[in-house]
Parts: sequence; C-alpha cells; structure tokens
Amino acid sequence: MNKEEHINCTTCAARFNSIFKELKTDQLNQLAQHKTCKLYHKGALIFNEDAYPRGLFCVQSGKVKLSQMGADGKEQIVHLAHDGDIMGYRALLGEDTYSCSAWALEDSKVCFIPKVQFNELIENNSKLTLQIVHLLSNELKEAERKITNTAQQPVKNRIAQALLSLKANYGMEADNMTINVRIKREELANLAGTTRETATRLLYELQEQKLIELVGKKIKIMNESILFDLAQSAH
Amino acid sequence: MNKEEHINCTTCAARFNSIFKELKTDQLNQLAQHKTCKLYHKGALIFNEDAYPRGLFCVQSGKVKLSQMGADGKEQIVHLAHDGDIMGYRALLGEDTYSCSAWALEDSKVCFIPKVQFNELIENNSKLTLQIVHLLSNELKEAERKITNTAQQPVKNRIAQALLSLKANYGMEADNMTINVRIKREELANLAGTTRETATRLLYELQEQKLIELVGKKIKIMNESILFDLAQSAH
DNA sequence: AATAAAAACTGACTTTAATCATATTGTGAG
DNA sequence: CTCACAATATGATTAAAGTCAGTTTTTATT
Repeated sequence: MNKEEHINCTTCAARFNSIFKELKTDQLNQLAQHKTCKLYHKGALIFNEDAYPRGLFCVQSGKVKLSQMGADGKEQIVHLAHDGDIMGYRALLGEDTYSCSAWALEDSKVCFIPKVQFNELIENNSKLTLQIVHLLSNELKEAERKITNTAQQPVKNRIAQALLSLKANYGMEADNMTINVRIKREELANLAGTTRETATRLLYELQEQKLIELVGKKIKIMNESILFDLAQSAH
Repeated sequence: MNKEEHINCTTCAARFNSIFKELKTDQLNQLAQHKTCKLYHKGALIFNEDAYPRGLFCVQSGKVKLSQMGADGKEQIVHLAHDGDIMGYRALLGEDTYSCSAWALEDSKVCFIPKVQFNELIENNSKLTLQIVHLLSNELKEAERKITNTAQQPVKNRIAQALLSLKANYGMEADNMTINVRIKREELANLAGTTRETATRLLYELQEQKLIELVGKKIKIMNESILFDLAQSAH
C-alpha cells in the first residue's frame, strides 16, 4: 500500500501548469506508475549540485529554490520553481551533473520520474521533447539576461528585479499586492546577488519611495510599474 | 558561378571541430547544397538581437563575439565563437528572437544554413539533435556559473576568468603563451562586466603579479595555474 | 612622414556596496 | 511563558570600482 495521497497524475492539479498538460490519459497513467512523490519539509534538500541525476523532479505543490555554491561558500539562487515546474532536466539532457542544488523554500511535494521512464517518455513523444527544449532555451535566454543585469545594474535595481521574479513565480495573495512567499533577507540577497545587510537597507529605500511595503515577513508591491521600470533601467 | 572559394562542407577544416563532424558524405553534400557562406569584415554585424532567426550560422573561420545590449546601451559579451561553432540555434530551437547580436571580432567566414534545411537535418538525425541539446545544456550551465561569478567575484577575478575564456576559445600563438586574439580593452571589460578603465588598471595589476604580460595589443599568460586559481576563488 | 582619429593609460575624486560591530526583534522548543 | 537562537535592522567604517578629466600612445589614412 502507498501512503501517498496522490498517486495519480491524471488528478494532479499542477499538471495543467506543466509540460505534461497535453499528455493523453494512458500516457499519464504510465507516468504515474513509475513516479514516486515525496514531501520535502521547509529547508530540505531535494537534490545536490555536482551529483548525477537519476531522474526528473516535478513540483506538485510548494516552492523551491535552485542555487549554486559560489567560490567562498556563498549561495547564489539561479532559479525558482513552483507547482508544475520540472527540475533537473538540464542535467539529464546534458548527461551531466546537476549545476545547482534544489531546496524546499516551504513544505513541498515533489514527484520523481526515474531516468528510464523520462527517456522513454521523450523518445515516444516528440511534442514533449520540443517543449523541454523550449524550456531549456528559455532558461538560457533568462540566464544571459541575468548576466547582463548583474554585471551592469546597481543592486537596488537587482532587488527590484528579484521581487518581480518572486511575484512571477509565486504570485500574489488574495489582496493582489502581497507577494505570496516568505523569503529570508539573506535569500533575497542571494537571489539579487548582494549581501543581507544591503538587501535590508535597499528594501527600506524602496519602501520610502512607496514602491513596496514591508508587512511582517511579507512584501507588498505598491507600485509595480515603477518597480518594473527600475528593474529594467540602469539607474 | 559561385565566387566563394569554399562551396563544399566535406572539405571544410572547421567541420571536425563542429557538431557536423560525424555527418556522412551525402548529408554533408546536402548541407553544402543549401548553405551560403559570407565573409564578414572585422566589426561587421552577423545577426542582430531581437530579430527572428532565418537559419543557423556556422563559423568557418575567424572570431565572433555574441553580445547583449544592457539597459543604458552598454554591451555585455555573453559568448565567444570560433571555427566550427554554430550560432543562433537557441533562437531557432526556442522559436524565439535572438537573445544577442553576433559581431565579427576579426575578418570571419560564416556559413548560413536556412531554417528549413536545419529543421530537416535535425528531424532526420537524432544524434545531431542530441548534440545540439548538449550544446544548449552546456551553455546554460556556463551561463549559470557566470551569474554566480559575476555576482560574487571581484572584478580582478572576473578579468582573470575572461582571459582564460579568451584562451579557451581562441587558443595560443606559436609561443604557447600569447592569447591568439586582439581584443580592445573595452571589449575585455564588456566580457568581464566592468569598465574600460578598471580593466586597464587590473591588467597592469595582473602584470605586476607576474600572472600576465602585456605585449603590444596581445596578452601573454605567464602563470596560468595561479591565474586559474584567481578566476575560481573569491578573493 | 604627417595628420587625425581611435584606443589606451593615468590620476583624482566620488559613489556604491561590502564589511564589521552591535542592537533589536522574531520564533520555536521545551 | 521563558529562554536561546535565529533573523533582522542599523550605524560606522572601509574597500572596491565607477566616473570624470586630461594625457599619451597607437593606428589608419592620406
């Protein structure tokens, strides 16, 4: 008997948000047959940088950060994942080790599809393969843009960018203003590429400019269009 | 009559350095039938950021920089290309615009394979497709690492990294010490993500540390292992 | 060879953000 | 509820790198 409450991909809510949304029922059932699903508690490691992948991860629910270790042990968050996102496919397709680690930002259910089934799936489904190649290509585009921004923009703009990225990934709460994620200052800093202290200070500056509001552990976006302009422009 | 001296992919020296190295003669001939080859003079634009790709570019000879425009018009070099490298495949595979522009760093011969033939080629050659997916995946890995380095490393280390990257792409001259490319200070700065002036100053610092030597317009690597350590470590 | 233009260098100064130190607030375990 | 620890905030200082201005060198052109 399987203790998992979710054993069926056909009833997975995250599916419609994922690359599997167009799979037929029998293909979904085949997926479900081989996948396992696990609850990762907040702070838990899902997979580790430099390890070889043994399959594909797919976020059923929750929030995940993907981060690299910098030269002196400092974390750099290179990607955020949420419901329906797949993780580890770069390493799988590249026949390579993971280029980053995945950590649960909050309690998250993450499914695992063994490499064999993943390979079968993409060999028999060119549309799916195409979708994954699209993901890869989009991630590269985003990564290149982030290189340019990191190299050229001041920290404040990168903080603005980071906040928008959090919103894009995790959405808003019911009020449609509060970013729906609890993230530590240090993590925000590691996403924007700065230090904890500087992140704190610049958040307060953004608040003074009425672009955001800090309410408890959450961040409210008060003026998204100006925040967006700031994230784009160099000064 | 075709004025191009090179009309045949089978005799292309760069081929063995490219993803086409394992193609059969008839496939190469088919490629050659549809490709065009053009000489781009130093400084010439090969393709432009934000345009839609109409095919695949392949460097036959020469040196190419791929760069993005930053927020206030500043160039960021995100990739370097040389003999045998293909360019524009991210945009093609992603059915997207180019994320960067390609410029000839020196007089370069670049072939062009129309989209239709490219698609035919990858549809009929899964091994080739796999190779291109590998390229994509490797580029993403490199881009992620560059984000981390740009965010965390001081400029001097990034200059060291840039020099090693120039060496990796363009090799050394006969003396096995001099990097085989003439690059402007400003371009080196745009590769490392800094300013012209800072690049100049730090090159002289590296020279004082006996890691490099500046001879005319060329840069000689005097102590690669320490230069490498510097490029890796954070301080 | 002379000239103009581009590129590189250099110094002075300013700004930005990191670092260090300390205080304050928030949070979870028992 | 209390205590300990983690996280955040904040001030002071330092260090790194950008900016600005002016000079020198290199390169291409006539």
